[in-house]
Amino acid sequence: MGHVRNYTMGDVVARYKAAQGFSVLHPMGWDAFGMPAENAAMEQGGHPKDWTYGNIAVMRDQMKPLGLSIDWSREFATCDPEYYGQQQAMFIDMLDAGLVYRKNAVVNWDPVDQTVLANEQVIDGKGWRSGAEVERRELTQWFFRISAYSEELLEALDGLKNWPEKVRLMQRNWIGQSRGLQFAFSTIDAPEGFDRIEVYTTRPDTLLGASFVAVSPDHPLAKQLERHDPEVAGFVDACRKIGTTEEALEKAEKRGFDTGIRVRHPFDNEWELPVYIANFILMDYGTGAIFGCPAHDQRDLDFARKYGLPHPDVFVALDDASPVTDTAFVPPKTERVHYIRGFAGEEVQTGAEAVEAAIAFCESQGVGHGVTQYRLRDWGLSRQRYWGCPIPVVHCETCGVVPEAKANLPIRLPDDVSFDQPGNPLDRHPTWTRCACPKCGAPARRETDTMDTFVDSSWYYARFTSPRAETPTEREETDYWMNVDQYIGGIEHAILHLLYSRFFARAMVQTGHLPESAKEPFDALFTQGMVTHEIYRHNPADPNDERYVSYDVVGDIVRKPGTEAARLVEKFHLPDEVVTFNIGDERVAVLKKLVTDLGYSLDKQSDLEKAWRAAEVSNARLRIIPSAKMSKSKKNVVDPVNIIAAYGADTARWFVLSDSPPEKDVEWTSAGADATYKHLSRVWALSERIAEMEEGAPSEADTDLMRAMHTAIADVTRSIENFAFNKAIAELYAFNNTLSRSMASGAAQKIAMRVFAQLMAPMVPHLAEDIWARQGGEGLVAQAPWPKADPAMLVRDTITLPIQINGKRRSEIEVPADLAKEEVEKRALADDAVVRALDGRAPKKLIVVPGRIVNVVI
RNA sequence: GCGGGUGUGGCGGAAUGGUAGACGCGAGGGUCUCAAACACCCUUUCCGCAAGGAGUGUCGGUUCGACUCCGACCACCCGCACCA
Repeated sequence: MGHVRNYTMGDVVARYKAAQGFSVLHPMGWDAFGMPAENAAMEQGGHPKDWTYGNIAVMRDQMKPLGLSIDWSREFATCDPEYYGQQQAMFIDMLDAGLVYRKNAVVNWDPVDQTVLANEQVIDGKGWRSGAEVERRELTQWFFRISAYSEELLEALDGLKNWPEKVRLMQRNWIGQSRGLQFAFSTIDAPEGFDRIEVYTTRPDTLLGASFVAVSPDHPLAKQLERHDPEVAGFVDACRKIGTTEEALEKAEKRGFDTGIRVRHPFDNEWELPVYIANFILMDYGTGAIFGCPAHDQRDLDFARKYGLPHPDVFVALDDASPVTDTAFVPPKTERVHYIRGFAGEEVQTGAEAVEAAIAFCESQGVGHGVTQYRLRDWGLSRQRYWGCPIPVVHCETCGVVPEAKANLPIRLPDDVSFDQPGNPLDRHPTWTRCACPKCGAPARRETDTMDTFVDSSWYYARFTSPRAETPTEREETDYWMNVDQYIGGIEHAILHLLYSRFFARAMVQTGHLPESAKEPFDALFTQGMVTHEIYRHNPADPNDERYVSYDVVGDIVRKPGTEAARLVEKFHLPDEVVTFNIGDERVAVLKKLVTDLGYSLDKQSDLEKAWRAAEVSNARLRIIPSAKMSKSKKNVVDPVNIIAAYGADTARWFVLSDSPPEKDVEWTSAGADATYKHLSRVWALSERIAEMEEGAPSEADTDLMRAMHTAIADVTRSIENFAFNKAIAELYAFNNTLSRSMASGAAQKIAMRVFAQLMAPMVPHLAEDIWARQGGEGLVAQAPWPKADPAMLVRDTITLPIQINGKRRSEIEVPADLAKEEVEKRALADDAVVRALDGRAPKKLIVVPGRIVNVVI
């Protein structure tokens, strides 16, 4: 249903723009690589390819009846070799251009299944299938050098005028530009090769408030110490169990390990600071080492208090010089503060000024240098999985890592793979991995990593402009069509997908696959809300929650849990499989099958209550998890086919557009489709009635109807322009009400009905087409030019002016629209309610906003 | 934890700083009908018989006037780099 909503919105825009005379490219493709296909293969057997193309066929069949104005001749799936082969060609070009490289990076490693896990496959630090404690493991992986574009991606955000401000802000924060000082502490008693520790700080002005130095558990120093000191090894090991996500690190309890190593303060040789290994320091950011200034950073303060370290104040508020105790003093950098341990700049200055002064001072003293850092990390694209685009390189013993010859592309995924054992089937494939080195011809081994699916979705828009080309793109076509004028996607893509696409477009420009003008691929962005639904979870593995235990469900079979099933941590059920009802005040959910197996009806509350009394039903109760984004993995998805089959495409389209604003989430409930269907039936009945009317004689009612019609044109047009489809529909309802009650002549009503059909055509194209034909419209409504509102018809002669007394609406007066302000004041003061409230006194103030409102202040 | 957002009747929601609740759903009442369905008409934020009063998550502020702007808080949602 999420897709139905998304595509219907896009279709409204496509049809509306086409009616305005634009040539519209409205394509369809399938982002088809990824884990779900492999999971299905593992769970149900079969091949990811068959599962994927099968699902595409089903979805295409679901979408076709919706009447979307899609150019199906351009359709493709990202798992088509014709698509991913071109992606491989671009990868090679980007490798040549220095935009791709290899380095070590950590992954989640499941020691039992001997496989790499995605973050979502790690639940509470354990592998989702094996239940084994997940380890962090370093692998050599492929990276896109997105960080080379950090500054460019940041600065270009300002030009994206038609993007939501919140998305630009999120990307800005994600790229995370910061200005700071990088310098080295000299060490005491450190292992060889570590006589200096480089740190990066955004607050060099707090250098005299330093109380410790901390390095990441992945810092070379930590790794060196780990080798010889079992205590360090123990601590570092524990840190590595936390997980790889930033969220996990940030939420974990802040812990440190005193290495015994000391460093000298750069300004004072006698001043020594302890060096800790701390679990909250990221190796990927800055230098992987920091100095802590507890007085002005809450995290540092918590750490200092925990380990009994001092927390000297560096600056205090202008009006409050009390020292820091439990709460760090962290004012905005723009606030002026009083420096009591300053060393550069004025005694009273803003944080930002102090930072610049500190950098200048440190540079003059030869202590480090000012640097601009970015939080944005390079894009790791390696996946140790089968169902993705193979990375087109080979490993040759003599030549090293060599890109494939373009003539050998596409490097196709082998079909003869099995998923009966964990791990990457490519890795253990007997023949596929064998190949010849493209450089020296000697036997070599094919790269078995595949690409992150974000790569697939980072350039498909460009491919749509020439989907069958022998090169990734064709210049003539990209010149004509690019950029994407309107991109519609969920807010969940605000950062990763949209940032990667922006990078990829630039990389394509750099490698000659897109014109310079297309480096920002999406001119306008609309973030539509998600379609949500509650989630039904069976939880046989939770021994503490007996309400949900007792029965295990595998496919259609319901049975007592066995040892085999106990390995399944969670199992979700489709809303279609589940019935919910009330027992007392509590809402419960069980599988429909359990109820019907007992011979009870799903529609009768009394039957459901009877079924509930049976232990095998109430014991197999499902947990209801509050609404969340519809997702296959949580199975909280609704099949649109049923709606279309019962009511037709127009009802489905109208329904997903009405009520909820497009940018907001909408909770899917099946109630309401019926009401939509009734409404559309009434519209058709109205059209029939009008079609049979005599032309009649013009009357004053004709003018009223024409006014209403032009108002409707103006309102609906504006609403569609603003993506306010729910408002456009509300305005269509209002016009429907006016028209159905109008006493205007048949001739006028026929004109109004034809315009009505045009206005509703983007939303309900099929009904609109029928009405258009019935009312004698020429050709297809889909090809009729969009109606224009006559401004003269929108002007009102008299207006109703609300009268407020002390800001509260108390009365209203009817006045000519162009009445002079003085006259409005006079009439307002003569109004009964005003006279009563004034009670003979003069008003303190009288505000008249012409055409808007009158406010009498008493 | 950090970054971003949202919060309005029974429900979905509407409102360039200017009549809070458009439009729809649901509910109630009525007309039509032997009856029902359909259709049509009326009512429907809360308190109050009414006059009137209160009201947009909570508390405070700016303003003649605040759902809208500012500050603090609460709740929920999205993202956090291997879900896509």
